[in-house]
Amino acid sequence: MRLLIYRYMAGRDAAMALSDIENAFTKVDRTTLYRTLKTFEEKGVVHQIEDGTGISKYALCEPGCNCSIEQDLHLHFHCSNCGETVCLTEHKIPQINLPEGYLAEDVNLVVTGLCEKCST
Amino acid sequence: MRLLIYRYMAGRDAAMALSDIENAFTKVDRTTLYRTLKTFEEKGVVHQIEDGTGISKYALCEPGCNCSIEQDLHLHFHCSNCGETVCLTEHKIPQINLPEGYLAEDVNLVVTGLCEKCST
DNA sequence: CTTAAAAATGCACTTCCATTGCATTGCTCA
DNA sequence: TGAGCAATGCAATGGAAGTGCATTTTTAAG
Ligand SMILES: [Mn+2]
Ligand SMILES: [Mn+2]
Ligand SMILES: [Zn+2]
Ligand SMILES: [Zn+2]
Repeated sequence: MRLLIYRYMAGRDAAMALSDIENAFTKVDRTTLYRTLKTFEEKGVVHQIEDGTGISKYALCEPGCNCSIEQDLHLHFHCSNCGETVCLTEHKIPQINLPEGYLAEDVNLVVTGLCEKCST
Repeated sequence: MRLLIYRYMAGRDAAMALSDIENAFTKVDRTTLYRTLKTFEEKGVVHQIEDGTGISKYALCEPGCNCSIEQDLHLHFHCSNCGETVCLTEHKIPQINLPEGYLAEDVNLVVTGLCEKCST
């Protein structure tokens, strides 16, 4: 099952909600997907994305990504038209300077707008 | 009621969830708070913050803020220890460059870590 | 002042997604 | 081969957001 889920995710280029995967595999239970994604995340296979919709999305990590150890540095784009959320892995989050006393552990940057498919 | 809610929010320096305000006013219904915050947001009195916890937070807008018209430019900090989310209104979100074809409408930048109270 | 319309509030209900307990099934390896 | 562990499925729970409708309160016209 994990292999099937992994292959499905590898074939998609946008981030997926749990329900997306659920619809692609009518025969598997939500719970299995939920726990599989949790395992994947712990093992650094996928990373969870909070795009502001309130629905967690998941995407495979790039080869060489070590987001299970340190922070995930690339930004995410959420299209307000088609609803898709994509990883812009080439676009790293710039250095943020914080006020005195603040200690950064993780940075999450989400740009909302129109994606390449919807902007024309 | 709106005045009471406004004053309560003005007295706090961290962003608040709906349940936070609910606990501060035991005599008011959740729905009233919900709709009040919605009205405040539409009128540009408060702005909603998605800090990645999945729970919407609200904070008063600064004088001169026009986030009801255009995007809210400052970043937000979420403390992983005390759970508080604060506006860093002096820290503007840097310019983000996107791939060809992408059109930005809004940017949300949340830094997670330890706040000034929790980092010592 | 009286009264009708509009706005605000409260209650109950729904929906949606995340999460967990527990029983069952499947797999691995001694 | 069988015991132990991992994976799966089912059912239930919980939390938060959102909505329909009745009631109360406010506003403003006459
Ligand atoms: Mn990503
Ligand atoms: Mn803010
Ligand atoms: Zn799109
Ligand atoms: Zn803190």
